[in-house]
Amino acid sequence: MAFQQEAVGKLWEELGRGYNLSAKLLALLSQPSHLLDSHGQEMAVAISQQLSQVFRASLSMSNPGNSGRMVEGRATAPEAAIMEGSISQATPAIISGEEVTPPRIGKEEEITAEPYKDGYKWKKYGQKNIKNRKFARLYFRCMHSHERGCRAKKQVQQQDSSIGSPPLYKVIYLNEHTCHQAFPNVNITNANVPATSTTTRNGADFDHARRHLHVGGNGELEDRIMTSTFSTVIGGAAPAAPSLSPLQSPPPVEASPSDPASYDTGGGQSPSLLDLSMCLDETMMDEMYFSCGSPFRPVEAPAAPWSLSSLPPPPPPPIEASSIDPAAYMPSRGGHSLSLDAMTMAEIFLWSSPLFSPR
DNA sequence: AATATTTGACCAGG
DNA sequence: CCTGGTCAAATATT
Repeated sequence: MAFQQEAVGKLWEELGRGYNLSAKLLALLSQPSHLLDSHGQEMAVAISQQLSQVFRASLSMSNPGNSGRMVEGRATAPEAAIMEGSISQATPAIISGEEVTPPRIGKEEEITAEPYKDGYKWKKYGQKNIKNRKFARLYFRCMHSHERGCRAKKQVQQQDSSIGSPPLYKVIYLNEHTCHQAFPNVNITNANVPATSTTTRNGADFDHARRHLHVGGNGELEDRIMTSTFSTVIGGAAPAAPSLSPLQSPPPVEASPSDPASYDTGGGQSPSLLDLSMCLDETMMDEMYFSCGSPFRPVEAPAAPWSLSSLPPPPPPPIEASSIDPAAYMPSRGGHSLSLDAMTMAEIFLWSSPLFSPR
């Protein structure tokens, strides 16, 4: 059914957002502790909060009973497609307001720290100082507004309250994209940010923070996290869905990665989520992105130095309806240790689980 | 030179 | 008349 495919696509988009946030958080936490100043700590908290919302929204979407909650008439930007779940906490009034009033065609609002990373290319056409606002409002239209007649627009307004760090922006999407061209957004280091217009003259510069966070610089971080995210979903959180079928029949597990050490999983004793996903070769993953509409590429996770001891003990696995036993990938407190990637993603998943009610 | 961005002017709605 | 949204010439960048 088309609607179901759309829902699955939105779920993937939400997970993609989680991927980006995970990458940032991992990069931040991978810094030597003495480099993680209060700014960095605040940012980590903000990112983790967003990540929590992402997983909450993803879990909500993965529940068939919630599928009807997808907002219709929303902007179709990849990130905008999942905004309801993400923003419901931040701006309930906005959401509730739109639900009780006749929906304006293709209008959606979002509070985000990343107003420019939504998978579409935008052209800035104006900037206006708004009364009683410290920061100017920026006006963008779809890059294809002319040659394809796409009427999609967005406005970006830095929140006055976000003068501290990290800055937050209200993004208002107007009109649907009719160009139907999402651009692969492969790089958390700003692949498609519209040049200088993204760093306002007002000094709000999340890109700066992103540069600060960027570690390695070779994309491995993103790839690893994406791989782990995919695997987490496949292994535990995601119900069977038609468009996910390519993932549900991966090559045999015994066809393990040729060199496990090359993506250091911290020991690699038990089968990790990463091991599983590594069965998907690059070609398959490429096909997946485009068939599923995901703008994100898979990557590997770096060895990270942090301790998981401060995290709360995991609740029971929320879902077991999968050909892959999620319990096998849950953090093992007593016995053998789990690979870092699998543990990290499992922890993140479990962290958000109080928001999720097992069926 | 081509393309992208900036920014003051213009316009419409309230 | 004020405000927000858009236009388009000037300027900057590649």
